[in-house]
Amino acid sequence: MDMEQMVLISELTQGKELAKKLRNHLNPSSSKETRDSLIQQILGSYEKALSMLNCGGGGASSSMVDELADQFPSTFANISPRSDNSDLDYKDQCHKHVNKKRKTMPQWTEQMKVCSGTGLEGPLDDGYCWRKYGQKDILGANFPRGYYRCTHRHAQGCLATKQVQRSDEDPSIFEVTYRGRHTCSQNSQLAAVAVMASSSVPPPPAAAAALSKEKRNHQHYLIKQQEHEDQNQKQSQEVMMFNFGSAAGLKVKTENLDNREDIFPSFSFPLTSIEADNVEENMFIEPFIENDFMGSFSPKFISPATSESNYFSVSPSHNMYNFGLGHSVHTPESDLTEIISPPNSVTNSPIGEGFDFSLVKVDFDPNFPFDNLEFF
DNA sequence: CCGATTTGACCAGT
DNA sequence: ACTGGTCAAATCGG
Repeated sequence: MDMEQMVLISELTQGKELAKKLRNHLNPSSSKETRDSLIQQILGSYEKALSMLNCGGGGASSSMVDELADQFPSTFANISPRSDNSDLDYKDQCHKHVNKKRKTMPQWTEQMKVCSGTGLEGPLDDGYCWRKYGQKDILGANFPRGYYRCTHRHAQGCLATKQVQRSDEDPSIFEVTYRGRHTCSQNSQLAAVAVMASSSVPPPPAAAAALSKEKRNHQHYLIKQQEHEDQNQKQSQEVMMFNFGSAAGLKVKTENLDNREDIFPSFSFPLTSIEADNVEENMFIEPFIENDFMGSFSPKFISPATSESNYFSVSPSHNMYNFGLGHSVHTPESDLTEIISPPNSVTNSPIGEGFDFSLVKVDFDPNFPFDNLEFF
């Protein structure tokens, strides 16, 4: 099998699996948003496959091959042209490749204002699991810069990274620069929320509250990805303000939006209620978002009034994997940088396994136990 | 024991 | 040579 076929098959199979998921969401209890999201993913996969067939006599572009090789290095190890170069050791190859990718990766910056002492200094996270891989003193900056990559980098080849830089002027502000898109199946966490929303049994309040925050930030993250997809916003600089009450704000500006090649995941969660212009009264918007998403949940589960101090300090993994257990975890942090990206341990939770599979990975593993994935 | 973090070393770009 | 970004061994911690 050559590279082109591999790329094509991965896209087509992903489309197929997404269609399966969609089929499981055809029942009335599934939210329209979930179905729309799946449809969008399916269309994205097939569009990508079709565009490959149309480009240059049907060959996969090198960038696409590179992208997949990045996502599934083990799969491509034997066929990548890079593996022929015996002069370069593994590290060299990685570095060269990383640098090449770096230029084409999407990038945007968010400024997160975190006020301590209000009980809201928890992680203003984006719903993804990050792992710190470095810290560096930056010239002219009073605070070191933290480097984070997606926890699923190795497991699923997700290339998303972020950098967290504490502001000199206002130490309560953290500038978070995201690079690359998430290709990992953490996306399916949102589907899990949707499934939960469609359930007849509401989650315990703590879990609902935790999910509320999680989903909101994840949704915000996806807004930024959606912006990248929108070529009309090329070269634009915009600012969004999220005010979590009066305690914390999240300012977002996008940069470097001219990456045509950046194919954001076809996945895109419906952003029905959020508009960049009217999120200032987030205290009031949040329940609307929540209702949009959580469907039949009572507002008491999601009202900011019910927020405990741990509302903002629950790590995503705990949110997502433990909601069924009816408890949340408070993780007091002293280092604000850590608060932005708390340690995550996406381990062997039974629910986690259900969520944690990669569609394409499954494609290359015929023995994957699909029967256990009735979640979808 | 295993996964996450820390931190000095290494590398590429300028 | 300097700087920012990443690697990877050592360490931490649940």
